Amino acid sequence: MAGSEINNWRAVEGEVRRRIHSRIWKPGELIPNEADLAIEFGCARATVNRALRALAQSGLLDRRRKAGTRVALHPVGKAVLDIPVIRQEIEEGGFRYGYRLLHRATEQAPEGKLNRMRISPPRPLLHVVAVHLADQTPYVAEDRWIDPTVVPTALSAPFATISANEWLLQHTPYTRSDIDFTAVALPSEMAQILGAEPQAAAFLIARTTWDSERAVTAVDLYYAPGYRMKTRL
Amino acid sequence: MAGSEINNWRAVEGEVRRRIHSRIWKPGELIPNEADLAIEFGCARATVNRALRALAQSGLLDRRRKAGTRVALHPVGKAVLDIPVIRQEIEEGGFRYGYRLLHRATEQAPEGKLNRMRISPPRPLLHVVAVHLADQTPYVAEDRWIDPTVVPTALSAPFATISANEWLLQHTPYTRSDIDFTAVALPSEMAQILGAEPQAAAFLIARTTWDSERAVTAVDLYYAPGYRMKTRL
DNA sequence: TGTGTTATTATGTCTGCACATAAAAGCATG
DNA sequence: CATGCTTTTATGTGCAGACATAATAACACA
Repeated sequence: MAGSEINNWRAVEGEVRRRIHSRIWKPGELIPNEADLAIEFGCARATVNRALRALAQSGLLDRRRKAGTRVALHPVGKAVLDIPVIRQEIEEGGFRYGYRLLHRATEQAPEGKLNRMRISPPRPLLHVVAVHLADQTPYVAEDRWIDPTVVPTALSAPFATISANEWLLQHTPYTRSDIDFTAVALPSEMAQILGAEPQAAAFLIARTTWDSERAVTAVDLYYAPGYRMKTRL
Repeated sequence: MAGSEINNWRAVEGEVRRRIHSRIWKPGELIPNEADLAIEFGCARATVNRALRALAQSGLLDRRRKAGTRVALHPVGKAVLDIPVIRQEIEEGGFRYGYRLLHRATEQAPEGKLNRMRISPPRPLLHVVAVHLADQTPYVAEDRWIDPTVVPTALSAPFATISANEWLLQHTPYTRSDIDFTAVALPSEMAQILGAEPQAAAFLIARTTWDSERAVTAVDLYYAPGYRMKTRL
């Protein structure tokens, strides 16, 4: 019995996982409270708490004060997803990363973008179009609008060699962002950049980045057809 | 000074966020160690630890033993993503959830699926095709293969009223799964189910679920064109 | 019977302390 | 000068005990 003691939170997590897995505790069912589990496992309540909290975060348990802890009804819930940081993604795939700036101008943004960035009296924005390459072949096309009133220094930034993405990461304060994942038919302009068929189904990540209440930038990332974003949970 | 004390981990988290945001601590830079921060904030080191751990998990900090804690170079990294649980997703959108079974038979699976499920001597699998409705309109088409040797009871389960998804959640042990997100041109069969144009760009979630080393089921979820999966970070 | 108040209870969090462990930096040795 | 051991240090984790908070359950009263 000595070797099988459960006195660290990972062991507790494992044991709880096992009981859920083996249906000793069934979905929707209430599990014993922290104090009892602590006694059973022979460890401190804080340790049990740590484990249960981790399990709740990964979506396997539902916890509510006073109501207790129960096995989640929908075990498939949350996943920690690595939002692709393009350069990394390409280099991790074993390819040489390349970047090419295709367009850069201050111009009137289409209404859709203005709405997305909640800019109400329309004003000209910095428009950057570029392509990221994996070993010379187009990987993702980037269509970005930047509000120069929020990031004035962007106007003097040369996006020729460094991607706007990386420049912004280094030169703007930390921000929140909204991300949408969709499938779209490739607009002909983007198709041309990617060397793909127009209207082909493309994976699109649309990200809008906020500094408090003001939109810093809105990007559309059109991935070359065939792209898959992978996770496990 | 009394009202602004930082004595709970959320306050610590907030303060650290603020300092990163306002570039007091710049990307890549080392921040003070836990003990010092604890003294500065007037709280226990465990409290600082809790906050920094949370920030590290959300990708804002990089921590390594002995090396210390530094502001992440690529603040845009990880997001906790809610993997859509279809029924919930529909009901949360304010629609009435509906489900219709379209096909259900034990048959030979195409090679692609067998590979995905790592089934080497081909054997017949249970094939279920269904559609999930939001207020009568097709929301997502489900194309699922189940290995009856792993879940024998599935053969006697009537998937007429309850979706295979929910049935499996309730009747299989807890499992891991691989999830891929892609854009595809709608196969004509799925297009018909969804009442959409064939070849239209559709968001596809492909999930393979494992019980240890054996594939329980492989699903393809074809979302009706226009679908957006949203997150923020 | 319905409703508002109170008690109970399970989780949430803080404190202060201790020891474990990984990794960097320094030191010694060949 | 390279290599391997030792020290130092920052994070990781453990414990016991206490109080906070939210939400259910029980109760009393109109």
